[in-house]
Amino acid sequence: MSKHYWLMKTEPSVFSIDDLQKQQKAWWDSIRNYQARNFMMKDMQVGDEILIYHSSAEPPGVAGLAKVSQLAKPDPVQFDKTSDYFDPKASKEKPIWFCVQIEYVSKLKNFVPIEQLRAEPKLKDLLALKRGQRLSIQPVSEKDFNFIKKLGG
DNA sequence: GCCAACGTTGGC
DNA sequence: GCCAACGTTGGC
Repeated sequence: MSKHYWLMKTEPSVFSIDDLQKQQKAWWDSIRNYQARNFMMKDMQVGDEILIYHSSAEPPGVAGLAKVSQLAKPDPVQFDKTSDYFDPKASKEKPIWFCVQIEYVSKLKNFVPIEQLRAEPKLKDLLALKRGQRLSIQPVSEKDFNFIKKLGG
């Protein structure tokens, strides 16, 4: 199967590209949206490339690159009663939420703010720029991925 | 802090 | 299965 490309949002005050660089690998847990879960469960393959997007940041934008390093497994946080992301409906036998592991690739030399993305006619189809688009994991076309990578230096 | 847009929940 | 109410996201 061919490689897929993704954009994954994270709030840098919670988990930033620098955090990922420090720990190199991270399970992308606590995702509680079915569409985002389905992308991780059904579509992500080891080696898929990822744009790490800083949301609710000043400014928001694409901060770095990562790749999928492990296929989806049940998200352990759904079983953790002390977590905000605990899900009482989930059980070990019937987990509801899944997460993939991602691996740090690089920090963009030049952070690409959303303003710059919006200014590029070539990126008119980028989902992240559509109004009301809140999905925290989004597919990106190979063209757009490479173009944004180039913008980042 | 505002608020539009969207996803989810729950009563019926 | 509809849909109003509610909660959340995330740019501004």
